[in-house]
Amino acid sequence: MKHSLDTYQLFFGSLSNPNRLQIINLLRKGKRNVTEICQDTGFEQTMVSHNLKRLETCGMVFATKVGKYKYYALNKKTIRPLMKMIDEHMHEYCEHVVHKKN
Amino acid sequence: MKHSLDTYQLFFGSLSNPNRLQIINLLRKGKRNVTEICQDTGFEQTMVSHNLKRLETCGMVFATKVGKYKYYALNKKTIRPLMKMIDEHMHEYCEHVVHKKN
DNA sequence: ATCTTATATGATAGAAATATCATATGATAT
DNA sequence: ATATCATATGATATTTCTATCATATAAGAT
Repeated sequence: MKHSLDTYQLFFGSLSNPNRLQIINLLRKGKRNVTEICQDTGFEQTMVSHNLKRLETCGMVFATKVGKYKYYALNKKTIRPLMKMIDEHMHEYCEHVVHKKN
Repeated sequence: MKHSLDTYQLFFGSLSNPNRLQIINLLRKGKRNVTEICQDTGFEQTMVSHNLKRLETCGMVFATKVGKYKYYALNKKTIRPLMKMIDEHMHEYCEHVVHKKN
């Protein structure tokens, strides 16, 4: 581990929230602005903005402003192979697991 | 994403706790039983057991019982490349980040 | 200039995760 | 057989995270 525990905690914590995961999953289909993300997910605007900010902080999404719209794109370079790795891990070790809330 | 949001949440949530991260980091050096983990980290026994259970549920560590001792080993096949990937990501995108609690 | 639309920010109540406490189980030693 | 050591489990107070609310900023549109 090259970085501080805090940094790993921030990174993994960003991926341990179902709403953020849904946003990530949506952005795999392509760029979206905040309003579009709200429409596609059914989430509230402020919640989406808060969560996008956290994802951006972690370098998981990139933002580009176009007029009054702000488009968010997934960092595919990281997220794609990460998810692939996790999926393979789960297939091998977690297929049986049922997630009870903590 | 091939699995349920709940499963990803469980997986990433397991890695977003500083005590579990420290345990993982310790186990990179080799197998340890619970008492040894407590000694090496300074953590309480019950807390360590609870956290080891969660890591085991996620397939991040494997346990083998030897008499009254239970040895925990890291799932290096997953954790090593995972951490390598995250370290590279952080080096590229998060070098500036300072983690304020939430 | 003012209104509307798009997005962001700060504060906080409520929800969820965590460490700790009390106790249980299981293994070995005496 | 019982005392001790190693580990696990269940309950809960406390800490931490989250969604929501109220409001701000900024860009078009009228």
